[in-house]
Amino acid sequence: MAEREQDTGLRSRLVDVGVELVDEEGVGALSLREIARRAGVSHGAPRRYFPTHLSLLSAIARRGFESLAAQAGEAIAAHEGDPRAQLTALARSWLDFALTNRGMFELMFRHDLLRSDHLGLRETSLPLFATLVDLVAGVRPDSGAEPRIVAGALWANLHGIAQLWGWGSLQLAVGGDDPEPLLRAALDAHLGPEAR
Amino acid sequence: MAEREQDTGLRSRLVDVGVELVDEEGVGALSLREIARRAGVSHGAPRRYFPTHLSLLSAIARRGFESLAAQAGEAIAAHEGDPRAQLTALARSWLDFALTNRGMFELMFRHDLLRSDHLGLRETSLPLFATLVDLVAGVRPDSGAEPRIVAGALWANLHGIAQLWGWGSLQLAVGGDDPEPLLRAALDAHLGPEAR
DNA sequence: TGAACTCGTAGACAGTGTCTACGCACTTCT
DNA sequence: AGAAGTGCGTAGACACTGTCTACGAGTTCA
Repeated sequence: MAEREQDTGLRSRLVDVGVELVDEEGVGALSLREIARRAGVSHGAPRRYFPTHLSLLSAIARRGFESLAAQAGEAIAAHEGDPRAQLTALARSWLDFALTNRGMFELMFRHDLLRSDHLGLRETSLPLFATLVDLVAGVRPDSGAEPRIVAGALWANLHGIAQLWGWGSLQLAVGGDDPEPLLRAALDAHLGPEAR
Repeated sequence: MAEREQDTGLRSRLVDVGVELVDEEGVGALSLREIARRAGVSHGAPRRYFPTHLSLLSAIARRGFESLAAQAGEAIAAHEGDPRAQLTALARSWLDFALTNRGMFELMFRHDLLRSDHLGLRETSLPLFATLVDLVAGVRPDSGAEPRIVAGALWANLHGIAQLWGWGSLQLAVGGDDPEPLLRAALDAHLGPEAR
């Protein structure tokens, strides 16, 4: 035994299992006991590392925020020097993440299931918003509107599109099966029509 | 007995209790047994009217959509003839509803807790969106953008602001304790700056 | 009067999160 | 080397959940 690929202890294995499980079976399947079962331990074992169910779920959600931040970071880096393209890429990456990892995305914003004071939750999401503000400020240096406000509204718009589209509410109302037009509409609305 | 103000049967009493409960104690308190307890019946009684927990929650959420639709309807009626003002009033009313009835608003969009085929859920929300599309079309009759797209993006924006603000995520990032600037930013962005 | 039906009761069942007592295996002293 | 301590997982209990079933009191109908 001990021949596992990465036996860095039960703690991270529990989180691994949760990350797998949430996209396979949805948030509802993330019971403490099911996670323990899949990790091959008894239902009391997780308690050694996570005092409560919420803290385990928070650790799982943290992985999601890390993935999202990484993915968004790549998207931004790929368009260095062009804030508008960076914002577009960031937005697309966000929406893509939400639609690809549905279970995880739902968990990440089910704040009744998360401990907001959990290490890394705010730490991972706040920098993301900070870069959003910077990018917005870079795109509209002249406009009188406060970048924080514009960025906040844009963020909310992205989040809303991701959420509503994920539920199927928007495609029923808007028609079609591609959220891209919505995305472009949101970007154009908040940042002004695409230059050129 | 039978001297209640409106003893229209257990069915509606259960929904009444749920409506009270969800804003008092939150979505998490809406257990079947707790609702039955507060209604003064045994835990098996609701089953006579609601075959499953989800169907009871859906009936409760339906009340929320009805309230929201009514509230939005009043807001629109108050500005007859001025689509831009109507849209502003509709948006404000939506956000106001979300922040005043937090528990209910959360329930209404916790689609994992609702049966989307439940009578009245789509029936109550789709017309709301239809009026939104009409109003948007009225405000931007010239623009090349499809009203449905603009309306969808605006809807998502409203929803995102309501949700994120309700969690406290946005005020931390944007600063201040008034969501009004965000609302105005969203409206101006999607509908163009206020006329005049 | 008697049968049928409506509608709520009460118990069982499997599942959940949390808490506690226990024990195995390993380290770490002396 | 032997003993004490400790890290870590097991296992059972508890109260709670949603669902299912059998039952019965009260009313209505024939």
